[in-house]
Amino acid sequence: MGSLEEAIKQKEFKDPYNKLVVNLLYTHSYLVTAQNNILKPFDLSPEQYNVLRILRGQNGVPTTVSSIQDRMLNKMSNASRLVDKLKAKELLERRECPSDRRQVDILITEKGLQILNDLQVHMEGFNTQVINLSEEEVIIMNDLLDKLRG
Amino acid sequence: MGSLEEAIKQKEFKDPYNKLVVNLLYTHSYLVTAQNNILKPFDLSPEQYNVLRILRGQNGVPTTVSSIQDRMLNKMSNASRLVDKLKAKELLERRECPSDRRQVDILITEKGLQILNDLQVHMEGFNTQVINLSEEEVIIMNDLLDKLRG
DNA sequence: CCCTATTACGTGTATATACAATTAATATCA
DNA sequence: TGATATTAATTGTATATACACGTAATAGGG
Repeated sequence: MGSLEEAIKQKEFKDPYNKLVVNLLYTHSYLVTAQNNILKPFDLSPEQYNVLRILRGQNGVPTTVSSIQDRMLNKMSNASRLVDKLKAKELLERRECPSDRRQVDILITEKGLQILNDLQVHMEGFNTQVINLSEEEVIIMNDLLDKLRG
Repeated sequence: MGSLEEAIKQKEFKDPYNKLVVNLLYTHSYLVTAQNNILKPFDLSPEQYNVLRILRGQNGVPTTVSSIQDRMLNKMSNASRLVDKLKAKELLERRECPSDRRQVDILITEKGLQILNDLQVHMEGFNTQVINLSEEEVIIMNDLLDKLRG
């Protein structure tokens, strides 16, 4: 499972750039699959988990749907529908914003904070387990990824 | 748009490992969005494009649905339904396999090869444009990604 | 040869992505 | 002020992911 070539049964790539695109797509799938395995018992998708963490980061200050959208990892996602799902599970509250009735104030509930808390034990070692790199290598990779996107 | 922190409005991360997970998820979204912009005029999704390239790599030798599945970047994808979509567009053919009637032989059509050929001009510069790194950095990153997955 | 296990493929359902369109509220400015 | 533009959020539709299940064909062992 180590090399990319083996994992997707491809003998060689046109050039290193081509391999890197494929490598990033494949590694993403590897990561999300691992994340899913942890989140599944909690009945959360990775994106729902992401939204909950954004809300927790507000420390009690309400935020809007569009603000959540801006902070999401996938800008093409749909915060409105994700908020709906999380509200159905009572992990967040929606309140009409008094100063601008187009907006909706979103707040994480106690139940939402609790589920994040329960997850923390499982997430604690996740990052270092799923990423088989030294801290130095991780820092190099972060810098390269930031540069990659220009 | 450079730094991850700015892109997702997050001040800091718990540790470099945590940042790397988020960085990979965010960079994936950046890549796929760029890929989509090229593929959209050709009415192909990134996964459909991936399946077509796998078929072209066969050089005329038929392959099966499960073999396509094995080579896909996302192992949890559904090759059966993707093959259906591509057949509807007449970009591939399905033939009952004579030696094993459970299997289906899949072959890319002339039309499928033509669409890949038309795409090549647009994909030519894509990799180097979307990846703002030197070739040395790209090679380092490929090695780190291969190591990351263990 | 038959029974059982396995394999290949397809289907069903829930969730999410991608993108266009709609609606309601607010902002802008002649 | 009143017409127009902009913004916030929702909705609709097509595609894809994640995973369970179903069916038909083949393999393998008694």
